[in-house]
Amino acid sequence: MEIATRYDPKECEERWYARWEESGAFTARPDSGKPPYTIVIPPPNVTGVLHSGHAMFVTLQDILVRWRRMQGYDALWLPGTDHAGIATQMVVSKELEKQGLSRQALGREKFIEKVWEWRGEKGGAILSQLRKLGASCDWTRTRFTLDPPLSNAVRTAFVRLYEEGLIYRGHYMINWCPSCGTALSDLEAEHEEKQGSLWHILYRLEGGALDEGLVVATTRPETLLGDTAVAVHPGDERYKKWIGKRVMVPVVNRLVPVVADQMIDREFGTGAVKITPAHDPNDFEAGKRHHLEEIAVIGHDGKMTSNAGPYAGQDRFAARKGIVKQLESEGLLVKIEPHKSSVAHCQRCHTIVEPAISNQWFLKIEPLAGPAIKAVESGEIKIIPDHWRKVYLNWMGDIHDWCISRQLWWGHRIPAWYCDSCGNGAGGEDPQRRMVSMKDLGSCPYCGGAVRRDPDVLDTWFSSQLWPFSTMGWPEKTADFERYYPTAVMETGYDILFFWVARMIMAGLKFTGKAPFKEVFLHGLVRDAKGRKMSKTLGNVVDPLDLIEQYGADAVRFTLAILCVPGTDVALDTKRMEGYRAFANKLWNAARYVMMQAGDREPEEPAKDDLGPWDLWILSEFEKTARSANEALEAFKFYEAADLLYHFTWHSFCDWYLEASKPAIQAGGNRAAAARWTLFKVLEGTLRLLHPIMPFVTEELWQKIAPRDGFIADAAYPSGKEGDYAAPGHLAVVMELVNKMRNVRAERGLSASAQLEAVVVPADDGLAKAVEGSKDEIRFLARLSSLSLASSLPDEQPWAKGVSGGCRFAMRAATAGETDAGRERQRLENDLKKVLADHAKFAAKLANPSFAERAPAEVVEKSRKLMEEYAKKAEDIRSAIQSLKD
RNA sequence: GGGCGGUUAGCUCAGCGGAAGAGCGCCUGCCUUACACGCAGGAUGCCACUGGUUCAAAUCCAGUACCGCCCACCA
Repeated sequence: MEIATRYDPKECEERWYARWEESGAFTARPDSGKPPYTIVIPPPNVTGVLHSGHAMFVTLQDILVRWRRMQGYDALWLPGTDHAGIATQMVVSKELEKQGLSRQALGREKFIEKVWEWRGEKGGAILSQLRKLGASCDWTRTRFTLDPPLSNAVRTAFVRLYEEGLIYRGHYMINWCPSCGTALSDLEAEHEEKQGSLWHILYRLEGGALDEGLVVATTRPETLLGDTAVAVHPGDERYKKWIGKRVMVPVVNRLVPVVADQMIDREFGTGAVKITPAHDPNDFEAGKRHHLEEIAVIGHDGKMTSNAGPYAGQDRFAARKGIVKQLESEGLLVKIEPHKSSVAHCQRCHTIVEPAISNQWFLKIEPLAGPAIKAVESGEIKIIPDHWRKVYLNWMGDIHDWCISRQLWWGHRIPAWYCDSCGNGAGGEDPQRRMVSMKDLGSCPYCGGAVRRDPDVLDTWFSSQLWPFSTMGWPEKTADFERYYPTAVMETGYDILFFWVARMIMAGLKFTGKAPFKEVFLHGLVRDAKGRKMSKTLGNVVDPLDLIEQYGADAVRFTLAILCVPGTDVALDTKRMEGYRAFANKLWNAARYVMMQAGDREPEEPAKDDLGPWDLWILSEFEKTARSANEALEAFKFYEAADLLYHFTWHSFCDWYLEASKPAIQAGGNRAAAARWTLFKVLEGTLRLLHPIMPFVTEELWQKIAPRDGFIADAAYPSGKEGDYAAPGHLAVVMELVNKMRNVRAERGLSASAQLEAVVVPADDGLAKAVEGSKDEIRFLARLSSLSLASSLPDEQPWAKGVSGGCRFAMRAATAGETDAGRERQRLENDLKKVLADHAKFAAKLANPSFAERAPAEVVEKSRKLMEEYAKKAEDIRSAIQSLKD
């Protein structure tokens, strides 16, 4: 059969994916009789386009799922998308603006219609992009967070939490994004350290002299318009006499009390702090303690309110400038100090977040956090790598209530109503009179009056936290829920540990009574080749689709897998990807060679006695590799599994075995038959071992090398546990001998085609047998025209001498040829030096009496052996040098 | 302020108590009939620093110095 010398990924990827999907190879089968293995996908945003983060999780999860499927599990990898409240609303709003439409002008209903339209058109894009990577998802079970059953789950969860008093509505200070026009959770407000200023401002004493007053320090002078007190520490001697007096807030000239409060840090600034209960979380609390008025001077649009006097209507930052200027001109600005402080920004639009007081819905976290902490502490849920466990516990131990309401239109609308006639409603005057309901309310159940539904929607993550079971049909006890929940593994990036993973654990325990997964594996973030974060401004963003186009999906996957070291971010280097594209090609060509030898079907199994030392060696190496690969995957060491398989395939199988098989095949007869079978057997097994990482090329080759009914995707994953083959003794020595002979050749600049004669002197009978048994292979691998065994090295020149573990040898060019005795001696002497140094190291170790006494016997034994080996080697080299002199 | 990491070959990183490793890059030869996306060979390291524990430390402990990340209501 003729096949190309190069592997062409494009040619086969789409073809195989379509066949897998059509045949239902990825569909979970509850009736299969196999044990279930479940992973739910971290649902990408419907607005999303594939980025390297997706490529990472798809690769890792697909490796796990394919591996388990091959191991005989009924594997379910459940895909889906997230409605992604703010993100989607922003994207669609922008699209509409391009068409000259505005969200406001459309109105809520029309706008939501548009979003659904938009998601109908583009929402599937991301899922087909996952297919390009080879994702073996069960597409028959695809879910969307706004599907009716999932929305029902959200509503059920909300109503239950509300009825238990864990969800409450209240008037508190929250993070407000003036640009998105909504409240945010603490996690969605990202803090950034920025160089700013600390303004020292004089607040004059009531009835005092012009320069008499308190100097306060602030980073936000524009908020002084809303000041309702100045606070000092009760123990601060400097200010004791001021407590209870009144000072004048500049610009608005309001008299406010000086209060004493423990929260004040005497060391910071001047030790006197202006209190703005409406615009600072600390001041908000202080305001409650001291019963201060809350005067909002910055509105939800980021502009100054009517309370801001002359600054009303100005942007908050323009107002800051204006106020500083005014203070300066009035002589109230004492000094400006440079000051670093962290400023919160909106995760979505990066606008500076404004602390604001507003009516919002909150989820009481503490009662949920307790069990979630316990689940991880007890090991019921294992977090890998381990250091994230500490991070998780640290965060959970100090978690605050979660603001779950958003002033958006796209999302799950909060199921709460208000009655204008009797004033009842959720969290209203009479807390007993609840108006949060599973069924939509048409009128007030208490007075029959007209009701309004709460306009807010829920934070996207509220539905995300239910994902592992809402996707299975919860709260209904569906067959899928019973069988596939809890899931096996939650695999995702560490950046959403708090956003998602922690909340899923809390919700899972709360609603299902079970941890939603047994293991959490957190992978690193994909960065550029230099380890920098990918960003549009840096221009270092790589598009996985481009990479697939350029290198093939298998190379992309292999690269991500081998770079995935737990606990480390991934520096994605396309240079490496080139290397793994070459690897796919290597595999391709190895298969080509095997097919050239074995035809296109499985050769007949030879009698065990016919297997030669090289056959046995590669077969045992294969089993060893299979065992290690399984162990590595078990421990989520993707890099180790990939690395192992790479080395086995390239170096053990291709570099050594494939070459060594050539003389055997040439010899014909039983030897050739054994080699042909071994070639086929090991290649076939290697394809299965590699399949989870490189699904496409392995399927293509697996189908090519022999007629097949099923897919490799359904074939058994080699466990290597059979232990049928043991590596023959002394083959390592033979390999070293070949290596040393090649050294001699390279040093002399002899071309590969220059045939050399060689004489080998093995140290003992065992070695002699081994060399004798691999004579053809040694001759071929070292390119010798003849090889003979002798009991001593030839004396006469121009033989080049060499030493390998256990064997001395001599070589010379069959056709005339000279040896450079000087160079050769140099080489031998260098070798000797190294060997002596190694010998000395172990000799010293063994000479230490406490070593023999305290070290475990096997370590001592090994050291002794090594020392003896070095001693012998040194002796061999010396004699070679000697013979050179003669 | 609290927490978590990192410092090993020119670069990106494995190894985490018993002979210093990989990939890429570099140097020397090779179109050897599977593959030049290839073959063979080679060079390269006070394993950040300082102490300690141990028969034995890149590996464990403590401290120091840089680098990075996360959390947090220091005005």
